[in-house]
Amino acid sequence: MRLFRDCRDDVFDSLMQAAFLQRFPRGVELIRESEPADMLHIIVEGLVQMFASHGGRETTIGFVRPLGTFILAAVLRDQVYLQSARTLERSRVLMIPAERVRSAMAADSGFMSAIVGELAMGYRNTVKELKNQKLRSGPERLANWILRAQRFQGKSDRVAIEMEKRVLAARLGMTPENLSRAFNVLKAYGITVQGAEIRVDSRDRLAAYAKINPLIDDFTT
Amino acid sequence: MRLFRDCRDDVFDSLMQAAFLQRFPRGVELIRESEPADMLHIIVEGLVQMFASHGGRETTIGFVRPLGTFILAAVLRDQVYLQSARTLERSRVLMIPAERVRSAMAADSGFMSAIVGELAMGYRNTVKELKNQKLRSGPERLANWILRAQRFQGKSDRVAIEMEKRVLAARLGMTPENLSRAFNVLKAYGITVQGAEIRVDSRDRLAAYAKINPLIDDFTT
DNA sequence: GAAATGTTTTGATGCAGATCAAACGAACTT
DNA sequence: AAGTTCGTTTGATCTGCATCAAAACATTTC
Repeated sequence: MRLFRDCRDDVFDSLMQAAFLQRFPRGVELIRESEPADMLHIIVEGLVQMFASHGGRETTIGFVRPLGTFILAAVLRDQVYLQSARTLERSRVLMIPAERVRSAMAADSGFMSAIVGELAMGYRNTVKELKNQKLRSGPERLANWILRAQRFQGKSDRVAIEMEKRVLAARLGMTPENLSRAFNVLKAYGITVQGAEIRVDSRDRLAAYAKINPLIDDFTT
Repeated sequence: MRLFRDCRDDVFDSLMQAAFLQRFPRGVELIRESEPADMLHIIVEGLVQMFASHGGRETTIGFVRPLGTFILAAVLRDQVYLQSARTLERSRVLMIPAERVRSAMAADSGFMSAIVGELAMGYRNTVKELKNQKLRSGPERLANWILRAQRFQGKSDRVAIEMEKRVLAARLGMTPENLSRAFNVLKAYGITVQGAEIRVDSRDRLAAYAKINPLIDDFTT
């Protein structure tokens, strides 16, 4: 994976020696906000939801899929987590003790350089997500999600929803009820849903409504 | 400043040689989203607003005051800015060519280490701001802002609003109209406003309403 | 295959905050 | 000092989204 590509062999070995790979069923809380960041987690398989709570409310901050990591910033600062994480599917997770990550970074500037890249990218993705949330309506976010999923899955006019709709709703920052209504709004732009399958009649019509913006939608840049 | 504290002397000199310090009046756009990140900006004096636009709407992402920087992540990734910046006061800004920052980082691991710290901190602050926005109501955000300002300014029961209320409204993610109404809500908790001065009758009563949360409110950790 | 459990959809209602409009107030101009 | 400009406050209304409730579907369990 990218984070370790420029890692010196001995440093990599030291990290892996202290690391352990564990399987978790669906619905397990892997980390909890306010706890000290003792491990860097790397998702090898599955899907993890990052979220935060306050005063009885909860908000989804993002999702991590292979080979993403969490929470690098907390590990590097040797601070508490600001977010919690739970598995949404059966997952395999590689865990590296935080102290090892910090000493590996101090010992290997190739690794540190990769960390800078990973941090900067994660930071930028968070800013994009913030813009997505604050500058778009619910149906607009859904339209952009469909377009992205379509691009990702291939050019067919059928798009599969590869997660429960309640999870998709959380990802898009809305309730399941409003996701359902958002699909109804998009009917007017040639979208029909049948169970877990979306049909896109006209990509252009949907794209016009969605107002695609690379400064929000292009990930990993 | 912290970012350069562990910087090697020759690397620091090289950075400063290429840098230039410039004054700007209030209301100047320093950078614009979608443009290539050609400079790292360091605010030496004044106040800068970070914001983003899309489809005729605009949202404030944060503020930078001395000695804060922007936008490190874009400079390091050699990508376009995702945010725009404008001065809210007369400001002095130190600008360093992006290429120099990247090569300084490659040459000096002390500097790279400081960059990691700065990036991680900025990232965490953004997550905190996101939680502040999504998990609290407008009046709650205002209450927490008052408590923070009070702690920062000293323990008097008077708190000065050191910016226009329209700016404060943007910082709190609301319209000026709603800021005014939020102050009215807080009357019930012992808050009175007179022009740019806030009086806090009972810190405890306000704090109970505000539901202070270190995972949202403690900055720089 | 019937029951039980969980998910999605639909409908009705409520609320926080945005928007629009106008009044008010403070600071600056001449 | 009167007038202009700009920021703030107040009131009325609108809107998007959440919430609550219940029906419609799907999936799992026995």
